[in-house]
Amino acid sequence: MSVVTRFAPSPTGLLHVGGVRTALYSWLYARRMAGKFILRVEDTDRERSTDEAVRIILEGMKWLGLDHDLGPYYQTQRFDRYREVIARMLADGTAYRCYCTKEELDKIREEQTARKEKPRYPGLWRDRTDARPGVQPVIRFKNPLDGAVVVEDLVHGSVTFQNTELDDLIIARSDGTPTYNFCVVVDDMDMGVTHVIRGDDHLNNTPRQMNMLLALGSTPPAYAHVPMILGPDGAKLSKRHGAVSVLEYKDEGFLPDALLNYLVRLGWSHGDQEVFTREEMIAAFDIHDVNKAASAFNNEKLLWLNQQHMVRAAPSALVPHLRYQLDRLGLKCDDDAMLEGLILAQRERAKTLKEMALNSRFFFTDAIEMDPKAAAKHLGADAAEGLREVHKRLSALGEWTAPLIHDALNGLATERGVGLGKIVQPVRVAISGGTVSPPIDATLALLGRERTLKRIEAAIPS
RNA sequence: GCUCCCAUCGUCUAGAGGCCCAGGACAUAGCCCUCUCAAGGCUGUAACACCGGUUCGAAUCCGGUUGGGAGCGCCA
Repeated sequence: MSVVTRFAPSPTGLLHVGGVRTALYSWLYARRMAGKFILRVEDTDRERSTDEAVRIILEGMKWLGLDHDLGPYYQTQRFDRYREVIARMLADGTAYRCYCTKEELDKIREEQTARKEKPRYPGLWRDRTDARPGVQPVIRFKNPLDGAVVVEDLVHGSVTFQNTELDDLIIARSDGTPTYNFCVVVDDMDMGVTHVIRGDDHLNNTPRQMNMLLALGSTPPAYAHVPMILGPDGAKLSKRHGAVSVLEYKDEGFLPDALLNYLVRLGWSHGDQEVFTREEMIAAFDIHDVNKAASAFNNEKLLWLNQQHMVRAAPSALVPHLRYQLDRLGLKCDDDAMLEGLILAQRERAKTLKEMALNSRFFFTDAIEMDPKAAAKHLGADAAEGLREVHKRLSALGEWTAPLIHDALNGLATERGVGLGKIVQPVRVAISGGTVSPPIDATLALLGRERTLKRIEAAIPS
């Protein structure tokens, strides 16, 4: 049987890294097994679901390149089907109407809590067939009263739940709308999902869902409950940990492949390999190898991986990403070859494309910001003569290439018996405004003859 | 409170009874390289939560303790 997995987010908030990782695992497993990957939006809670959240999910998945084969499906568009299944369950006695009011249920819960019991619905209407005028009933699933459910979880192993611990959950609200646990069951059944890969906060829901599947005459899928991702401090991931939405990673200058690589290694490993291309991930991934323990998100390692991916990628592949960051800084560059050269020169000294763009501003604007400290140190009166000589020699260059520039500067340093730094630092400050840049020959070659000479001239102290 | 889950360096992990006085990676410290900053190379610091048991032998198996987490909604 061919594998079918799904990612089923609810559009009530942002697409955060925890969600992305379960999506990634589902996607990888489907790709690895040459199966299908479904995207399904669980929007039955109309109060909290928003179109904006749906948009963010779709855009995030697209940016990450986690493409789906089927969907996106929307649960709100399947209400007829849910109603049909509920009618069937009512007819065959696997579900029943419960006329308890919210107030009554609250009271029961309160009493149970006071008695230090687990709050559970006691099955008051389970065997009744009468109605209660003036109360719109909810529909509850008739959970088995005894026996046990064993979840054969792909990451946790077998987990046993006693049916006595489970109560009759609501599958349709009094307004007739179906609830989450029920919709999931119907959808996974209808869509032929073979492997449910989701956060382990759902492990406790699984026995109920299996019972419903069984009651519907279906065979439960395989389950894999993957651990949560915690914030860097080990606490539950939240807004105060910084970037929570995947699209923020885009804006911060991360490569989608780097984020995915980081996330896949959180809870899974393949020997000592740290850096994976998308293809390598697909080839090596197996849901059975996923760890059981939660893991903390570590931004430093993500940064390191991002740089690894920048260094390993073809420069041309990074051009659109760099251009996106330059755009955000209001800088324009149509010259792809120039950008590729810049990427080659800068990729070892930036962890993100945003940082690369920031470090490269002086290539795109003549309004460079002069760092006063750098100027004071390297552009003092005693630098004038050296800069004039550099200007003269560079002007004389027949061709404007990095090797020739290097030879010219190196020759000058040798003649004068000084270190190359002595010659280079004033030039660096003159053309960039600061003391940090890629090697001076590459920098000047990229900057161009005209701009270089103009900036040196402008920087010569009088 | 009840049920379920989890537990190796600061962090991510390797480890499926002897190969482990515990390996790799990030971070961190030092050195090397060097026109700046990086990148890179080398070296170092650093962990099996605790207590019992099984065994000739346990990070690995079992039990308990402690600590963390999840669920217990007419939320998903």
